[in-house]
Amino acid sequence: MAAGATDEQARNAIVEAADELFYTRGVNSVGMDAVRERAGFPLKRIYKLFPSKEDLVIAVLDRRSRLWDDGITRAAEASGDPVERLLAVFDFLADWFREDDFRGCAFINAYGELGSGSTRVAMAVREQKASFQRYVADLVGRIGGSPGLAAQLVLLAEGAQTTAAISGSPEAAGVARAAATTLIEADTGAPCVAA
Amino acid sequence: MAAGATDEQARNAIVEAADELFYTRGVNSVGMDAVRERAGFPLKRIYKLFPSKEDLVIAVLDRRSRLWDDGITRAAEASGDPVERLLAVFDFLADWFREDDFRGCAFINAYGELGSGSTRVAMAVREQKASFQRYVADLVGRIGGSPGLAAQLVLLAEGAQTTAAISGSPEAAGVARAAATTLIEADTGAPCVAA
DNA sequence: TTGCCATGAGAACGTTCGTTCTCTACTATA
DNA sequence: TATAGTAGAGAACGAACGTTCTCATGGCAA
Repeated sequence: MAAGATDEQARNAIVEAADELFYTRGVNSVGMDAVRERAGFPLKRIYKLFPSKEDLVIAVLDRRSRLWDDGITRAAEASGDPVERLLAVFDFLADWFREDDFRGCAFINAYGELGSGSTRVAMAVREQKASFQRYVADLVGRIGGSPGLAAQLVLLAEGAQTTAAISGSPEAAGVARAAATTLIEADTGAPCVAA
Repeated sequence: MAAGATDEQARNAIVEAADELFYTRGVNSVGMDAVRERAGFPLKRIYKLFPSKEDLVIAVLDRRSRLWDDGITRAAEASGDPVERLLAVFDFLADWFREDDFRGCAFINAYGELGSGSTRVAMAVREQKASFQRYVADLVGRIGGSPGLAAQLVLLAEGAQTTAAISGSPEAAGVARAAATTLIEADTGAPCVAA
């Protein structure tokens, strides 16, 4: 993998390796040497592509952002019904929570660990959360819901992530989905499709 | 403060100093020397009372747990109406979010940063969250709500904490309270008292 | 007073970290 | 073939960490 790899290949491999390590053990607990070992590229190459550890963290968060957007978009596209598309967010969470290495929202974790010391990390996390809020607000708008409903659904999704992480159980996704159904019905006045 | 203080006084001062530092900058970013400087006790004294940094972190979390329980109980006692007592959780959050140094839930932050490397920290965080769930479930039981409602309200509270921390705005508390009102009405069938 | 244990202030230890440097090997152009 | 530039492997650096040790000071029992 290491020898003869293009810069783009090396970039991807390094970011993916760092992501796995950072997400599993926390950023501060992972040395650059561990990243080097897992990625299979020498430190020199890593530092040429990412001048500092902070740059690598930002790249990891950017990758997570894209994966999140892709995953949630794909889950939404599975259904044609607008309300189901909105609720698909919680089905996506349910699948995620069941993964063996699920350890909560990487952005929330990064913010708690590094947000106070790194403006760039704080901004990246804020932007990801704002992007998710815009996504939900858009879906809510399509079903004629109020802006307040979108904010409420976002809280449920965020709470489900931390609760699932700490409790170690995926059931928070179902709880959030049920609450979302109630809130949507109350806001739009129309009963949701029977599951 | 340092000279001639009893062990209990020293304990409290050290835990309080560590709490402020850990909460503001993250645990790993704060050296024991910073705790010593802020608390005003020599390292020797600190290490006699807390044999390791992990012990100090646990003590900080225990203190936070007590403060949380006290604060939320006091907020609930301000009203006699059972539903208002339940909603008081979100008023308590609103006050907290408006504090200058609010930086999210210390337990969630600690779990993200240390949970994977310290079983004791992970257990302390889990216990605090379980305790909060029992508290909410108890209040929900008093108004004749279903157990599922309690779980839903907890998600709102958790989501509000992370959202308020990351967005830097306290408005998540109001959003969560509004959602909670809707969920309570839907679950119990009785309209909440007009605010 | 004399000896003794606890205390305070801070130096010191060993480790780990992020980052840089050294040295060898190779590839590619003339 | 000769040579310049780059890549790889890993040592090395300075700083910071958690933790322990040194040593001077001071109260207290005999």
